[in-house]
Amino acid sequence: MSTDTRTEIMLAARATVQAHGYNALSFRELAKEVGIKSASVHYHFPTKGDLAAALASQYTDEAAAFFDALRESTQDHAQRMATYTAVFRRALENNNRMCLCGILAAEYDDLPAPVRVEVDRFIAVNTRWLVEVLAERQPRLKAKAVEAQALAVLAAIEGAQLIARGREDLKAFDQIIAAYSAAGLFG
Amino acid sequence: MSTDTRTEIMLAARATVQAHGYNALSFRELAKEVGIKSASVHYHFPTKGDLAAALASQYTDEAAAFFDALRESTQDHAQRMATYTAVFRRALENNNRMCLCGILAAEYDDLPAPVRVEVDRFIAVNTRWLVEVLAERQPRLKAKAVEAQALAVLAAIEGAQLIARGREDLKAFDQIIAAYSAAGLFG
DNA sequence: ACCTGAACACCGTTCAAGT
DNA sequence: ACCTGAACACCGTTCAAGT
Repeated sequence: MSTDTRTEIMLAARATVQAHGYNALSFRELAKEVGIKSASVHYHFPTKGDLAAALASQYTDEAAAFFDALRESTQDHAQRMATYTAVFRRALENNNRMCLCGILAAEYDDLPAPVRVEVDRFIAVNTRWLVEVLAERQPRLKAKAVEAQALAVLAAIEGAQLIARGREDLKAFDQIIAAYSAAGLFG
Repeated sequence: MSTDTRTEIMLAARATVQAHGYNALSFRELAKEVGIKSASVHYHFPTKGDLAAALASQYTDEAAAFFDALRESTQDHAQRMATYTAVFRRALENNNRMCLCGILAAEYDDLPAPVRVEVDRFIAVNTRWLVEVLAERQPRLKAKAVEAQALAVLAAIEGAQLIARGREDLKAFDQIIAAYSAAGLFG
């Protein structure tokens, strides 16, 4: 049994946005990939904003589930952080793509409000997870400081992805992450 | 005497790209702002890629000149780094804009080759400056490690800008930069 | 319930034509 | 040297019409 049209649209759209961003997403191109007409895409997602919001929402849900499982699977701090950064590495491995919400953040001013809400939620989900993991490691640190460090870790990883994708190989990403780790940014 | 048309086009285009990115730049909108027709914009810049490449080239030249002057103006490492990060803060202060090459990096896969070249050059100019400044502070560090740290600093700052622009105030940027500094990322 | 063709106002780009 | 109108193939969106 083949996946339904709505799912096919979302899969194709997600790949495009992770590679080229929101503005580069075309309903006509998308329709061609899925084998329907662009007007039919609008039946499933009335506007481009609706589609992007659905993508970001799904993406954030998946990330939240994975991160929760990761926290349960091991207590080892270095292992947790290594797996966390590996998630962002995987996007680059997959045809030089970026974190969906990272690339959407770059277009923040162009995004319809519902998409912004989901991008904000992705950041919140990541920050919350990092706060818990970092606080466990550094129990003496003030809540404010942990919060700042968590946001800094996410920002640094997104930045590493941004800079690394313009390069030939994944080594740039690995080197940058190693530099963060060496500096002690990951707690 | 008023600035010439070419300069006016570049000024308007730069503001738009720093706020909305390459894909959101419209020759017709641009023409309206400058008071000419879109076909006339093509007279000055044959393609959108030509315009973006000119913008990025100018931007990188200005950055290179500023950074060179900064290195001459003070030997104090903390002062140098504070002024360096302040440059990226200023973009956010200016109507929530981003570093021109940072936002272009997010659209890297969509960029015409000549634009990519200029984005790469911006990264190279920044990395070179950071390598010199960081090496002066940490003379015992291996060249490879300094190179990685320099790229990490740039990536981290670009990431901070990316994350911070979705928030209400500049405090997020400042907090992230403070967290980098506290971790020792800036040497 | 799902899809379509046709229309609308947009877009970058080209080009012959104007001054 | 600099600008323009008109054309081309694109775009998101809407809507009446089909099954």
